[in-house]
Amino acid sequence: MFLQIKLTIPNCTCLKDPQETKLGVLIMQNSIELIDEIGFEAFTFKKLAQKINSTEASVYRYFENKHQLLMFLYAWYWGKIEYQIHVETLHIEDTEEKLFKAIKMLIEKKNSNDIYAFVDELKLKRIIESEGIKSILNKKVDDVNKNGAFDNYKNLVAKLSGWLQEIIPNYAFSKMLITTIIEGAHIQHFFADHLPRLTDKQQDKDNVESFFIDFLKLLISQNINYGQSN
Amino acid sequence: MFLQIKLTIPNCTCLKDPQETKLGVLIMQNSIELIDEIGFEAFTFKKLAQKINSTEASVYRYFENKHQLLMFLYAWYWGKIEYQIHVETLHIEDTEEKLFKAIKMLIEKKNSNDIYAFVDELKLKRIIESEGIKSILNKKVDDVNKNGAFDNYKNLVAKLSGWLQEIIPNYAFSKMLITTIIEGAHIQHFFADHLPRLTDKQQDKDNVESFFIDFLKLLISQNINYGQSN
DNA sequence: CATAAAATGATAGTTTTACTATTGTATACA
DNA sequence: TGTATACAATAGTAAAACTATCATTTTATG
Repeated sequence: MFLQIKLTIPNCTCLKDPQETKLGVLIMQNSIELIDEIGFEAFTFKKLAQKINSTEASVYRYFENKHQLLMFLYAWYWGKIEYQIHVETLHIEDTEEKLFKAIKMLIEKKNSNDIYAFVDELKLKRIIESEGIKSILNKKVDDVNKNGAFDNYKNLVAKLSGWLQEIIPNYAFSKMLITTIIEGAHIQHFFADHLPRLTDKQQDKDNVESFFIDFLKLLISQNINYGQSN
Repeated sequence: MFLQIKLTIPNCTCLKDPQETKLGVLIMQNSIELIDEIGFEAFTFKKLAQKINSTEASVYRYFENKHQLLMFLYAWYWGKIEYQIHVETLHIEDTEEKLFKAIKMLIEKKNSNDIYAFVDELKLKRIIESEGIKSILNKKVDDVNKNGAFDNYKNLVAKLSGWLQEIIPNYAFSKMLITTIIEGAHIQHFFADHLPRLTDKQQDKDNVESFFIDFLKLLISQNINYGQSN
């Protein structure tokens, strides 16, 4: 209706797909704006409804509560970035090169090739970095997980760890490595902005990318050498 | 009063130090119990007060709100584990050995040498793993950080990254590596328990420790070799 | 042991959040 | 033209997140 490409979203992350309607798209756009501005804790459906000249009751037709909305944005983000990675690595032959391209896209703050201009991608990425993990870290995780809430994220991790397996077939921790890089990059970006003494921030440079790329290169070179010497 | 050793806690993480009084200790013990049981979102001062046969108003004399209580537990945990690491590495000469000992203590689920039996250390560790990061990831982080709320965590990171600097003097990312291991271990443990497809869980084995220890060993060997060959 | 100070309990109240229910109106679509 | 769907408007409830006051108990101290 409003999007070039509509993403598949686990249906337990919403009561009604907001991508389908005008109000739904307004909810998506403005919840991203508002959560980025005031933070998830201070965010309420009442404030959101006021922002878009609608009512609480209308928002509740799309989402059971704000936590479900966050899970939706989370799933939507991972669906989107997986698609972007798919497109931007299609032409690459070498698996290692594919993997590095994908990792860089995940770490960099702004994706260059944004196909979903109807939401502010920079703000969404900032939300995923600082609020995203809250959609997982709670007591209801097992219930929603059963219903597939995190499938988009899992698919991406499966794809990238599959590539890593191709590069280092005998490596036992490929999923841990991928999730450590993804989650680590989020936390390190947050630390760099707010708690620089917990990180190695340098001016005018995104150390986070250098750190994780170096990390991955070291691992690959070591394991390939190891494989050769056996 | 009740503790063998009283920990220094940033005073912005409480209104009155709960370590000093009987009720305060009850609040510490039972908030850990209750948060572990029902999760931080469902946790309220009313429920806590009922559990200890006290009143909401009394709890509010120690903490402004539940978020401040979480920050207190966070600071207390890092103070405690830094002390434990201090004690258990005192007798070790070799810096590399010290570092590995510390990392293992941070990653393992239950610390063997528990000097603070008055709180359930296993439950506290589980809270730090699954709720701890929420004390950082919010819009008030800059304010409380100015007042030293996270100093205990920072001190620990400074200590370990200092050791790493001794081992690999020219390594540029020592703090990032330490925080990546600490935060990574928390998330990986949570994933192993709830979202195993995001990790490389194996039965009857804590892969998380193997993963990070292997990685650290690789990094050190690589950099030492590199230093030698130059 | 007496007494002041501190800590806690008991009670009551306010504001905000997090919802639910109902009814009327506009829009789409068939 | 009728019918379903979507949304707005309004109202209401229960719980959460506090704040205030005053009585009572505990503790420190001289």
